[in-house]
Amino acid sequence: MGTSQVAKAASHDRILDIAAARIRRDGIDALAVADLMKEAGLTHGGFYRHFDSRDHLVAEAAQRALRQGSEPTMAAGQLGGRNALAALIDGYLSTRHRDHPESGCGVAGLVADVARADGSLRASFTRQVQVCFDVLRDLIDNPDQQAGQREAILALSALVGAISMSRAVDDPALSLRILNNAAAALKERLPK
Amino acid sequence: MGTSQVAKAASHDRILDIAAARIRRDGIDALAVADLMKEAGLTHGGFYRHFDSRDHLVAEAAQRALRQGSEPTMAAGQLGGRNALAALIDGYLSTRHRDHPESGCGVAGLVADVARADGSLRASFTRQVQVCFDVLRDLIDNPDQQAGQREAILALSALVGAISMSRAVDDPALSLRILNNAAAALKERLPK
DNA sequence: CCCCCAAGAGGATGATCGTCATCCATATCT
DNA sequence: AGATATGGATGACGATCATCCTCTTGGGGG
Repeated sequence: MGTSQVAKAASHDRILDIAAARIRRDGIDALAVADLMKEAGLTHGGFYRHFDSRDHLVAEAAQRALRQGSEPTMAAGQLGGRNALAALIDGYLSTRHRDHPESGCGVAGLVADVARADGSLRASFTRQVQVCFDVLRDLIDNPDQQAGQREAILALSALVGAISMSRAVDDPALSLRILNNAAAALKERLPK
Repeated sequence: MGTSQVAKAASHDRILDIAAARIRRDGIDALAVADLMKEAGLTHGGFYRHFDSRDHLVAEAAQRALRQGSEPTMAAGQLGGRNALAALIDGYLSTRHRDHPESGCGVAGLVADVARADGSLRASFTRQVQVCFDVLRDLIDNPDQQAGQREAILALSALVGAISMSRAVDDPALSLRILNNAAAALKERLPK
């Protein structure tokens, strides 16, 4: 097989992308090195040419998952305005997001695993949560600083809690009701 | 090392209690049979006298965790009234609850694992979520049925999301801010 | 009072997984 | 073109874990 530096960089990137998707969908513990490499079209042997250890990979993959998963949010933040916030809520609490955790919000997908982890993982996660709060506070745009922060924290909490429960629940109707009602309740307080 | 039926029932109960605590704290995957039995004062050998398989134990332990974790909520539901709801929110979003997931809300502790599971686990979880919604709706006591359900769903989503994030975040100050602001924002809308 | 059965002990087994040493093939440099 | 560095392949090793099996022991029914 080829050994050019561009090929290696491509492999490295492919491995990270797949890992970032899988830890969001199946959890960090479920990520097996051999499986990951197979999905990347490689065998398990070459893994340690790319990463010092599984833990190092997980740390990098989690960072990527958090960044990738926040892209739609950041885009909404760039736009600004009430419509942007409503669109953000609807997109976040959509069936498409619910059914595709592998490409979805990393905060929601990783929060449980991060709570049991330590080190750089927690640090990356914390930074991402802060960013989310800031974006939401800007979008909510409440003149009262304190109230704005309260609303931003409530909003992110509700978003994360609602999509998590909608993914766990067995009854499709209930799952939908969670998404739609949480979105409606959140948007209700916006016009203020 | 008696073998009386009462001794067996006591062992069975002890195993289940420990398992219910550990799956909330460390996640379902982290539960190792040998470890569990050792903490129960037994060896791994006798495990299969009590449960058909690890999966069967997990199903029972999750049910117990969900029931145990909802006891404070149910108690608040029995009381009723606005004060009960405020007390429920404050208790749920307290540092004590945050720091003791092993005895805390099973919905928050298991939601990520349940989303990746299937079968009876999901069913138990779904039933518990329904119960929580009903209790919250009664406590919120909004004459408008629709609005009451919206509020209940938003409240549980925010509770679960906030405590999950407060457990995952690295910065103690931010963790506290999440708990306090989410609680304040939720209570703010009550007097209505 | 004694025998039988089940609870529990503890070792064995097979599967999975992270990690590593070694070998091969190829791209790049001289 | 030949030498060399390195990405990737292969297989092995050690640890962990769920599950099964055998043996011991004590309790309860006859």
